[in-house]
Amino acid sequence: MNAPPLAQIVNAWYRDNARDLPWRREGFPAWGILVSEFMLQQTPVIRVLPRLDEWLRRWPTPADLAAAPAGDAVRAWANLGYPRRALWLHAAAVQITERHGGVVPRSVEDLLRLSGVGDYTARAVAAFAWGERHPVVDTNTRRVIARAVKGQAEPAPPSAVRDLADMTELLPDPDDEARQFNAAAMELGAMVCTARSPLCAECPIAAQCVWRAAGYPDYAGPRKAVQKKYEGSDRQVRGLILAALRSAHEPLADVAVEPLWPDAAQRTRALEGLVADGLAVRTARGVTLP
DNA sequence: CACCCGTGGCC
DNA sequence: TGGCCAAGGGT
Repeated sequence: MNAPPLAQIVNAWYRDNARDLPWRREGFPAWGILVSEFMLQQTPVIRVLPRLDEWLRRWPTPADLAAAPAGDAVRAWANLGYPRRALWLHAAAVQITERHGGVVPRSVEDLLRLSGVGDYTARAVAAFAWGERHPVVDTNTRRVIARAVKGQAEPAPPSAVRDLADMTELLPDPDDEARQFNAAAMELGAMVCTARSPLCAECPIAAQCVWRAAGYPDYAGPRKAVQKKYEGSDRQVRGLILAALRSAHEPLADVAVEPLWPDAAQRTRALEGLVADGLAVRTARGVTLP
């Protein structure tokens, strides 16, 4: 007797084990899905939850956010990290208001034209907010496919074409099952088939897992680029300056920026970078959020 | 394509 | 302690 297809097993597991996350609840608005996807780009779920709730209370529609200064978005972003995402989300809200009558677009094509929306986010919104049939592939899904299907400890570096083709092959025929599998594969990767210490004893597809069957061979493909040290980096200095700007309620004079970092050249470089990115603005009285 | 972009928690 | 990781995207 053949085992059920992978997707069917994972979906059954998902129905019993999925976390109750706000963006999975019935009736959660497309705008809320979009905001959550922005916030979840490289930021853990647990840190997103409170910020998402605040954000949607304050700006319940794209038009509400579009009407606010971009700096308000950057301040509300708080410590989620990568504050350019706040700027992009604000820009996307303006674009949605101007180009789409205030309604989050439904097609991947239109979604991809929004600031800060790439291959993952466009498909996630189309699939999860609008129920469109698309492969949705994030880092969790790529890891699950690498292990369970390809027998590799880690996925190769992301490749949109290959990743989407891999996932398309796994999607079950019924649209609702396909949609659920997109979420279920991500959930499995996030909760069971984790990067560091996968919980194979709890995995619903352990029996089908090619990596497990092969004896958990080490990853042999190209290594991930080593990320540069954060301590002492420009990113750290930008973060310090931006934190000061977020908490300040009037423009920051140069003398207020100086104590944030000892190296003047690096301080200047970081500040110029923030200005160039639109995260900071120079005024006669000092530097502020946009 | 390589590199850049925050922040915090974990082992 | 420090490297790694987290629902990526832009340039």
